[in-house]
Amino acid sequence: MATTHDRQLVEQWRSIQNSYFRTAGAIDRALEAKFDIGLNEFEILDLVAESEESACRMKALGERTPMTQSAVSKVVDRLEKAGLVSRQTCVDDRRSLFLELTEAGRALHSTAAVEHRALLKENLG
Amino acid sequence: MATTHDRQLVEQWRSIQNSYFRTAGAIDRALEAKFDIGLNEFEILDLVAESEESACRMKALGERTPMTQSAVSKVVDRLEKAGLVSRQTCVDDRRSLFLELTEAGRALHSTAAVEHRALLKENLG
DNA sequence: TGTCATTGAATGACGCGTCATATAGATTGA
DNA sequence: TCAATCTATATGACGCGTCATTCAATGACA
Repeated sequence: MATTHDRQLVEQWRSIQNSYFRTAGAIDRALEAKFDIGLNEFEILDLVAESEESACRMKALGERTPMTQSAVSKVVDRLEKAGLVSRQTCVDDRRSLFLELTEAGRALHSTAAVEHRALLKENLG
Repeated sequence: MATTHDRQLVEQWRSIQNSYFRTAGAIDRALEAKFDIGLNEFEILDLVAESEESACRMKALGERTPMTQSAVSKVVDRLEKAGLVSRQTCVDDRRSLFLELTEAGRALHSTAAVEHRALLKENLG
């Protein structure tokens, strides 16, 4: 039976979806237009920028994002191809990699982050 | 400069993302497993079920969902192929279509909706 | 009525995320 | 030390959503 509580749940969910898509879409389009980088790429860049100094990042990245391990790997591929990030082999465990921002990556991140925060502020209230 | 307000915004955004993906993922997997239908398919089905009686739906659907017009069209393709929905031509405006649940569609919707609401409740609190 | 712009929907090319797998390196324990 | 197992990442096939475009029907206006 369709209770009014059900209706409320559905409405709440739709409103979450709408604001999620509105916000993600706005940020994605803005970053794409101004920096030629997608939202997921920026978010990985952001995580890497945040964690300068801790090691063997690919693994850690996977734990800090809802993306799949394989998605992270492909995002990093693109970032690397764009020259924003570089994979460094990790001496203690040669299966692992850790990531570094290149100069270009650091530069792009710092200006893109301003835009990103501004759009979050605008969209999240 | 990275203010602490910025940090809060970013944290808030990540938490929204996480709960969005957690919830959407859980529902999607459950519907897929039990009813062989994805979340977007269910949501269109749900919208159609809701609006029995109003006409020329394709258009209206696009306004009630963050999906693209073309995404809606493809979701409806799949629903139609699965025999859950049928496209009816609209006499007043022959460019438009409106949608109807088939018997199978109505049946599936009513049991899947129970599951859907339960998962929303569980995930949204 | 004939043209031109607009609208509802479908389609194809394309990019991205996911799942299942592959590969190489690490770990355990006999 | 050698299997067996596990762990970190990469890769390929695949499905889906998006964008740009197309097509048909409509509307507007001379």
